[in-house]
Amino acid sequence: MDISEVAERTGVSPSALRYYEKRGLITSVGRSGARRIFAPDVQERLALIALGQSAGLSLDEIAQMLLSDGRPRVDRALLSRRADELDARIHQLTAMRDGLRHAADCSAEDHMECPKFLRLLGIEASRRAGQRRQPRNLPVSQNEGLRRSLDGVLPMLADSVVEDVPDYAPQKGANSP
Amino acid sequence: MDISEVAERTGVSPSALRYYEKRGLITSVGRSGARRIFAPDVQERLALIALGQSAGLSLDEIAQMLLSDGRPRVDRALLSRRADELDARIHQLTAMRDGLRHAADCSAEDHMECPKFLRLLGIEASRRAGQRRQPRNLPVSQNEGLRRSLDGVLPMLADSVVEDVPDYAPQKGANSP
DNA sequence: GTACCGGTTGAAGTCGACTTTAAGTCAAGG
DNA sequence: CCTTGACTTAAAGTCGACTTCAACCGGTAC
Repeated sequence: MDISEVAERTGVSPSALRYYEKRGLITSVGRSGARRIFAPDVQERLALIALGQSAGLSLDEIAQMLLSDGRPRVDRALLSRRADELDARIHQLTAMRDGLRHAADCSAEDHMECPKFLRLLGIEASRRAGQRRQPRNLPVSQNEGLRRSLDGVLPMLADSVVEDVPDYAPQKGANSP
Repeated sequence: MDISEVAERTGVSPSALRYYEKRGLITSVGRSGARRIFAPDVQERLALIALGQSAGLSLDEIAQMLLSDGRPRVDRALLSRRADELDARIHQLTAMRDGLRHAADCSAEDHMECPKFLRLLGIEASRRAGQRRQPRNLPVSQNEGLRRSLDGVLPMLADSVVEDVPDYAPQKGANSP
């Protein structure tokens, strides 16, 4: 398989494939002239990579697990940590979702007059006040990026909002009946 | 209040404050020499900004809402859209969390032999195959960044995993009555 | 045999939200 | 009056995951 075939079959762009190869995430089995030839199992590897990415892992972290052999050498502790982080994030996002939903529906013309909204703000403001300033030159890794918007921003907010909110209700199509 | 006081009270770094001012998100009420003087209500504004950020809004989007006057001029449609996006993302993350949890605990030495894991991969691989390639020069905005790792990566995965998963179980306070 | 298409390379650019740096300003304290 | 140190500025750097660019190479169809 040449690069464009892999690209077509996996949805990963040629440039990304070259990038991955340079990063050591995938390997081409040879060349035809200057053109890379990939073995079919690169698809599985790419699926693994995509899976890791969607779990919030950086390419470096993924590379760690993919190292040496073809099969994933999973860092269970890391996965477990990530799962916990995801769990926390799910809580936060659930709170945010409900907060947004409320803000969108809230009758108050000016949200600054809505007690619920003010409570969100109040908690937020007091939380940030004087508290731990960010370490300033914290390297903000990619998956940090995935999580960062909430870190150190509403540490308490999620919890405190969660407690007075119906908790996760899928509501896919219609809104509250 | 000078810039460092605002920084201390809000946890927003001075450089970020200057950046926000340049972006038009906040205003200083005057100068003492060259030094900015901020009114106390800038704290409320910063809380609003932090709130928006944690909801996945970009500074530009936040600026839109903060425009002209001091009180939030909320774009309800936008908030509603964001809420829906968050809802979708919560689904995906829930699936990922359970997937990770499984991968971390799974007895199979090699995950490539675990049927559940293979199913994740299989779905992923077939999903990506030949499907819509990303528009290539899609601008990947910040909140795009918030969501991107899952977009176009496991569009189906989340749903298909979700169906055989207990659905979001808060495991904090009490669950659905 | 040669035009052409689709690959190749390294380097530079992109995105957002900041941080860092270098060079300068200035109010307050001794 | 002069030092100090916290502020000021514009410009450049950072982070990760790519994409885009410019210049080039070479198999294949004609």
